[in-house]
Amino acid sequence: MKADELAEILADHSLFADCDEAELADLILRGHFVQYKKGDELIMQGDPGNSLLILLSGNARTSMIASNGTEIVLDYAEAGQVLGEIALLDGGERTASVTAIEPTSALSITRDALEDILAKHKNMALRLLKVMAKRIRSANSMIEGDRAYTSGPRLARYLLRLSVVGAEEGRLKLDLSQSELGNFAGMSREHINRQLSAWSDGGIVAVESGKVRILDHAMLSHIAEADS
Amino acid sequence: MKADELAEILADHSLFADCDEAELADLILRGHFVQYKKGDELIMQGDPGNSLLILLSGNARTSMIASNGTEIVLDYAEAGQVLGEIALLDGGERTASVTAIEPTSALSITRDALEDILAKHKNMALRLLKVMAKRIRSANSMIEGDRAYTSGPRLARYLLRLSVVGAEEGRLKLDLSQSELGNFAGMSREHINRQLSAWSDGGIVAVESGKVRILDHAMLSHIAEADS
DNA sequence: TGCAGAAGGTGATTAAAGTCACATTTCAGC
DNA sequence: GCTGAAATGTGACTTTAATCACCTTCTGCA
Repeated sequence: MKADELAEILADHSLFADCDEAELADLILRGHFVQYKKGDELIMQGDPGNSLLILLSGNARTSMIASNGTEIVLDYAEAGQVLGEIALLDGGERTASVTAIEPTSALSITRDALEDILAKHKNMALRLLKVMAKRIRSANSMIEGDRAYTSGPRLARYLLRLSVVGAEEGRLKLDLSQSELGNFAGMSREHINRQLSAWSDGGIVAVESGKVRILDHAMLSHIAEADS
Repeated sequence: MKADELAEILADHSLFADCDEAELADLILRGHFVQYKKGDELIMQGDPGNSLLILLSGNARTSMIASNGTEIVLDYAEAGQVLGEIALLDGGERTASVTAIEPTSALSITRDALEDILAKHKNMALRLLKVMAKRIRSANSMIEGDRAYTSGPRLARYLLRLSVVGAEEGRLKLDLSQSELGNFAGMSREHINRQLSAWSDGGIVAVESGKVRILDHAMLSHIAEADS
């Protein structure tokens, strides 16, 4: 892989978008290219965490299994995103698993490599700090949603989170099954179904062949802000 | 303030415990000593975040108000803890407020100062990364608790989290009112009261003059692991 | 093209916890 | 010690969403 290819991949939304030539070159030099097919686990909960991944293509789901078996989807990651920093940095176990939901490739960076890169390029540390700040914000917003809102507004929030910004026809970034949506928004499959049906009747979303499409973005945002 | 005083304060559990002389000296030189009385806000939700705090003494509550008014207590901080890194690092607004729950002092470090310190001492960046990794783990475990457990096990977890390790008589680190415990564990004051009464009858905790004491630590841990 | 298994749809029931209302206790400050 | 405010205790009721049970509809693929 060449530096400009990597640069192009990271160019979009990634916090690594502003890496300079030398940084990119080192990432490539010290990183290890890995490929996964749909369903593969990029990271497994409970494992020791000795490397970090930068997603290059594909999509992956970050989820954890609580000790009572409940599956909790924490996030979906796309190209440019960093995964697995936590365990790498604090030396603990992997808190969550990351599973490819389509063919996926990534750059894997070991602890030693990362330490070298951090030592050599001081902007990398700042970038990583920002990645983590973002993750904490996202976790806090998840907690806020779980604690303060009932299922309706909560589902609305998660749908909005999955919605593409320059939304072509309100299509979502990912076509999730209703069970998966449930694991993401923290509600039962049945309840998701009922909520979606209700919104579908109200013209807020369309559910066609399993795929959800947001019709009335403004209304959904309004629901997401609702007092309950 | 002298470097060895700071060193002593940070010695205990802080991730800054292993700072060397030069690092401590710079923290003191570039930091600004601040004092708060009970009830003061060290950090206010919604403000721009241009500094970070290292708690030197006292205790503080990190909480956020959701857009519908619900108060969510995210954590309690004690000496040695870092507060307010997120907004400082990503340049966004303060996600949460931090309120002194007793007279409290801290070292305040501006963005410029932090950047200088990070540039000068590379270990500081790693330390900060670890602080944040820890925070993400804690947020994830909060999400896990909220999603996967019913109120009983959840309250048990929060009580355990508040319990002192070398527990003298099972006393908690902080004496929280039942409403505060509710805001922390995500349940209503009334429900906290009922749960505590039930456990008190069962000899698991003692509730004496408002203060909770853990009598049967093992049992409480067992409840915290329960399937529901 | 037919079949198995996954995904979606829907009613009835149940369980968990919030809310409301009010009594009682505790406690800090005068 | 008195007093008002805050904190606690408790019963009755309501709400929300999970669970259960079952049926229907897709969809991939042999």
